[in-house]
Amino acid sequence: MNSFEQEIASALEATGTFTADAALKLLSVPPDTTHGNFTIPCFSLAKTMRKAPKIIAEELAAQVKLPSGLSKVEAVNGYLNFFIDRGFLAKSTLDEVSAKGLEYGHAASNGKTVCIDFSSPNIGKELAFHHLRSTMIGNSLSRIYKAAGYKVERINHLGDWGTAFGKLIVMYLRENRPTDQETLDSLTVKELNILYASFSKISKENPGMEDEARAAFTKLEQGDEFYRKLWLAFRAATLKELMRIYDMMGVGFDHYTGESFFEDKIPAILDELREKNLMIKSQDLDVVMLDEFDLNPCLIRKSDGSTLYATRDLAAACYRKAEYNFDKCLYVVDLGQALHFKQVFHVLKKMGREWYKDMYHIPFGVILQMVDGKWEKGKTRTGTASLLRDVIDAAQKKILEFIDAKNPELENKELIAREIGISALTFNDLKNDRVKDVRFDWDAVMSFEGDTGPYVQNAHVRLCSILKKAGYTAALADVDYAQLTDDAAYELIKVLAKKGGKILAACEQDQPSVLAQYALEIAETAHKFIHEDRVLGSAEEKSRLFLVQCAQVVLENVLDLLGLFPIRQM
RNA sequence: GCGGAUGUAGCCCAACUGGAUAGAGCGUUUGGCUACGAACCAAAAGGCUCCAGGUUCGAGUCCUGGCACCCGCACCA
Repeated sequence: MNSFEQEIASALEATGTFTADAALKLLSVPPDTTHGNFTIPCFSLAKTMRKAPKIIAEELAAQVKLPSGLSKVEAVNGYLNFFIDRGFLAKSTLDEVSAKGLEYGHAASNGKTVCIDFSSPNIGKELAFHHLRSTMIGNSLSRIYKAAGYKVERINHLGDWGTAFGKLIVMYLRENRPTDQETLDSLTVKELNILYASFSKISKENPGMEDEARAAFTKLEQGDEFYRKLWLAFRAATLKELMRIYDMMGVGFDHYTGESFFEDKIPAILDELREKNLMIKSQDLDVVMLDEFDLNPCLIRKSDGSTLYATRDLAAACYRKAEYNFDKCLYVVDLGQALHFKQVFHVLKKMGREWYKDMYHIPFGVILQMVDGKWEKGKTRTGTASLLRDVIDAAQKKILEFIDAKNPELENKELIAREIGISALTFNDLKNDRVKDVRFDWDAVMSFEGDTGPYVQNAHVRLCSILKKAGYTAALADVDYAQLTDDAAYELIKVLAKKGGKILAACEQDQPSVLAQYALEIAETAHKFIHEDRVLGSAEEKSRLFLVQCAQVVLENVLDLLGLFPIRQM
């Protein structure tokens, strides 16, 4: 598609009206197919040329020499519209899809590295539904960046360090639980989550417990062996369940470097801050002032000397730069933490790390839950958040009912039901602008009709089904492109041709929703094509079958980039 | 109070980054399976794009000021 734009631009340059660059800047895609494939609005030229836009467009239409592959140019109400020749588009697109396969539309390696920090849940708590957002947005972004030519480091910055562990330790000991290794090995996250919740509850009436927890964490941080044994057990128990769910969702990481990993890398950061006179005492704790950026101070150390969130993020950022030499470092974390990241990035700036400008917070809206008639941010602590595994189980169960009603003979139906369910939840999270808040409501989440994951997967399944039924593979040489110029085929081909541009746009904007909306476009045009153009047994069978093959490959890869399961049967 | 995000059809959202008649889905009404998968396709109804100004050939999109809702703001992460 890019080359069409280039060619139109140079053809326009040849008319002497403007430069190719200026033409490219004006060139856009009209909203309606009847206005062609590309358009130049001539309104902005009116002033300098001292002519009506309508006349300019008409003169250009008469002067411009049509590049090959374009069938028509026309002037309408001040717009100069270009039409691509349908057969030419079919040939150029399908040739390339068949040559590149699943990687059609991917960019060549750009030699750059991107670190993506995502999911990063807290140890000791069960995954709540809202963790799906960071996990699936990050998972999709890491696939998209790879397709856009980057080397990707997927990092799970586990919340495995901090006062929360002081709380768990205090609560565990308060309940007099056995601390022999065997008991510790058999701990589950569920128990830890309950422990955590009861701490919140009990500490409300016993204010001293918060201090106790802080003291316990300080002791842990200072290397107390018994506390460390407990901490390790809590961590292992959570990680086990975490891995089970990631595995189920098809999500993987290159590094599980949690906060505790940076424990021994913090002193160097503190030394540097002190050396550069950036750290001062304020209200009995160590902070870096950020007045010059209109930001609140960044808290580095508590009054008892133990570290905070920001401290560990500073150490992590420096470690990542040294270890991976990233060109970009992304943090897929909810919008509520925008201030925190601004603070951390600006401290890096003050430390003289020029690469602070390569750090990006990729925010997303929070999941709101109805609590006492009001929408609020759900909290694992107070138990108002729904658990991820409960939501997945419910989705799987509901999909299984669909399958039992429509295709009861399906093999592996439990697994497929789960894959459809997880994909549906994922798609629901990815299809809209990241930054919008999501109001969690069981009926909405469990609705699988219309613009949903199952709709997109169903399109893929139908394409696969035709391929299977055909029993052979159509060859490029058998295709008569003139047989693919009817509206349904043309619209589908036009959509397939957009893949590369969509991947780049999704990458530039850090927006998986660009690809999710694109997946809907593919599914819609594919459903329509299948519906209107009979493939098997038709006079155009081989040409149409080839188009089905191409559409299937494109859709499969787009599903994969979104982190959805590209299932072949449902 | 200060800062950030959002506001588009009854509901949930798009709108290719300033372009042509603002588009889908859900819900409502209606038509289409002896059919390559109907988890589909097609049609109808539904709009002062929160309000008030401004910028220009042109604004849902940019600027200013309000309003509503959500989220942050010193020892949680």
